[in-house]
Amino acid sequence: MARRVTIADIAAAAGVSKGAVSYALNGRPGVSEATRTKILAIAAEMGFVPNRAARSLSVSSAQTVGIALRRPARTIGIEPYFMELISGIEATLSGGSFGLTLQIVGTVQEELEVYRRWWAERRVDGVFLCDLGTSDLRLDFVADLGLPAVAVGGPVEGARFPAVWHDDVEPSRDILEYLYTLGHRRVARIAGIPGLLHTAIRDEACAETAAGLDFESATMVHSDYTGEQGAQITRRLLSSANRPTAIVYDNDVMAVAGLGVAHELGLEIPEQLSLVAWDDSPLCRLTHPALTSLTRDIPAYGAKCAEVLLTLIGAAEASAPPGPEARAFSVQCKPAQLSPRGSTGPALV
Amino acid sequence: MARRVTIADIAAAAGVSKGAVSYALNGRPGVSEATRTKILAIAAEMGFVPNRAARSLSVSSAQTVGIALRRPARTIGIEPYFMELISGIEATLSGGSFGLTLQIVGTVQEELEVYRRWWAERRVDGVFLCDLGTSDLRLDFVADLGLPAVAVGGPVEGARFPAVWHDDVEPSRDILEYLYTLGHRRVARIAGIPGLLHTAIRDEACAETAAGLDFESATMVHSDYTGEQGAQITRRLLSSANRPTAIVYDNDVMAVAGLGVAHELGLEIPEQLSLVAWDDSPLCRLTHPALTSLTRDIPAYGAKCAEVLLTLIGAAEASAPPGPEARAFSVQCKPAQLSPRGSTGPALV
DNA sequence: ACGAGTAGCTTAACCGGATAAGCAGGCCGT
DNA sequence: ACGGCCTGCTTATCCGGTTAAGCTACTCGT
Repeated sequence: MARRVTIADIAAAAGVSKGAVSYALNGRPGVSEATRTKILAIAAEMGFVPNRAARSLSVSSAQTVGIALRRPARTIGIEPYFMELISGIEATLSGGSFGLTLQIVGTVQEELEVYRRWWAERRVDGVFLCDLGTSDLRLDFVADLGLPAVAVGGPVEGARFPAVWHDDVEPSRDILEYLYTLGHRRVARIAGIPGLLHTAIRDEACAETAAGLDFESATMVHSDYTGEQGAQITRRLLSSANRPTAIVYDNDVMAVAGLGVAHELGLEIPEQLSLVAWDDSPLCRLTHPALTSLTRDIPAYGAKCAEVLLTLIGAAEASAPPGPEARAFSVQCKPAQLSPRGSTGPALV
Repeated sequence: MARRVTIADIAAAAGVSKGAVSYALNGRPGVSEATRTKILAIAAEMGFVPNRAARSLSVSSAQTVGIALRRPARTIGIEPYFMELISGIEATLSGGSFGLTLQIVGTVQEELEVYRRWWAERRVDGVFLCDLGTSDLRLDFVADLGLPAVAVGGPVEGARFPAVWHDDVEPSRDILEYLYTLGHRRVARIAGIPGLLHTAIRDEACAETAAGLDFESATMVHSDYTGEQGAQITRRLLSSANRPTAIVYDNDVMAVAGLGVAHELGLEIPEQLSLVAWDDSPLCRLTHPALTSLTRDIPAYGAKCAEVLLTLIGAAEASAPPGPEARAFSVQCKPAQLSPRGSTGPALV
């Protein structure tokens, strides 16, 4: 079993004091170039890696960011979204030697508890807030703690920290106009969880766009994002008297489930029914026909979120409180692009 | 912005020394019941949460475990497996106030580097080793460091730490016998990555079983687990002269892709082709027909892994090195159960 | 009544870094 | 030649916990 090297070991080997070693390793003035070089060489040779706890204790920073995911254990795996987001976050963090701490929680209360604990323990320097709600307890809670945070989604009105978000209004229009152009007059959308911010934004944008086009019917049904509900609602919609000729799903999982139901009912896709998935993922290309999707680059999105959080943490360390300039950090990403694939086609009236 | 409470604050409020507070909070002897109660009350009232770095520094334990995932950023999301595993791990950890640190790496070398860094930094008390290979560098590496670890998979010969694993031999037999009984005589298996331990185990078990039944042909093709390859290989298999009447996929993602290809080729499922997915996930129930799968409870599996790792860490703290008794910790979980669904049926020769 | 033992606390050292303050010695100007 | 001022290093303190060792006052046995 290998032994851990401390700066005291290096100091002894180099014949200098601990302080000198610290100055040398951190690139601070206080040691000559000759000594610095020697110390760095010895440190490298001995394979020195600083003890996190010791450094954290000194500098009051954990070099870690946290993410709490609030989804039931059994369903969290199915949505590729989070893993892609996390892998994007990781890509940025690794560069900056930051670590990522993950926690899965069941309720908002639990989530708030986690943030309080992380903050009190100084376990993380900042957090990502996912699944923003239309009125989200967490925003003020985290801001009151003084815990740097980035809202993964938005826009967030008067937030006390930055948001990284996509415009969902334009894609909402795009998709409905696309379907209208294809001749669809009866459309339905199986929306996400009602309390979520982006669901609300899409709801409104879709309603508005639909009002501007003369659809015969433009239904909207809320769901919980699971495949089961996606399938169930699809089945109901397709059994109704004037069934829609096109269905838009708020995530890829429900769209895949919807496609399954269409197959089950013997419907030809896209001849008898067009399907669109919000949130493209490799999943959408596995099916036949492949699903027309609204494509976003989730890993890139995660990377951007991490970048903003790191900047914010850097700022928080430098100056005092994250002032109102934090909002200036907010980043609006490229809206989702429509990727037409085999699941959409002209409406055959 | 709230202020963080330290034991010094509590000591001042209670009119005792830091030491007394520490004894009281940790349930150690050295303070009277009256004082202890008083200190606990004050700590609770002030909302005391110990600083992680300080505690870690003192007790040389991070109260954190780590998991490094080695998959390309873009494809990691698609497999529900990891998220389910993680959520299971979390379920156990939260109970023990342990944290989980996640890192996504690209290569084995990077992964080893991560373990070395985690160990040197004392960032984690133990790690989970996923995706075991047939001859895995990481086993000795991590054991040499003296970093407690649990092999997520197995069995592992002469490993210096426990493994949590499922038998894959029995399910291999189950599935081939099931297909044989259904009348299938030409079967194919799209296996996982060749270097992986469980791929090798399944390969051998399937070959052996197939040899015992008089299949006309029992093909095996290795893949990289992605939907693309699953689709591509399926397409090739189905275009061959004597195409198989049943295909077994080593994961759910490829099975879904395979189903897509079958639809694309206009094959009736299960009349003209039976499909089986290894590793059940909600994904398998989204399609039509639903995929016959080999079901394992992945969250429970993750929970078990975490439990074993925590035990191991506890043991490591108590005594010196994790001796040979570590192997006794190894846990064999219930083998995957065949869940017949719509994607398999009698072979119509 | 007196020493031993113990309960109950305080003090101080320690974990491994960062960093302010202190202190030699060399170089400078005048 | 001497005070002032860097340069380059050491010493000491701190971060916030844990914990061994020390001290005090009280109980108890003989």
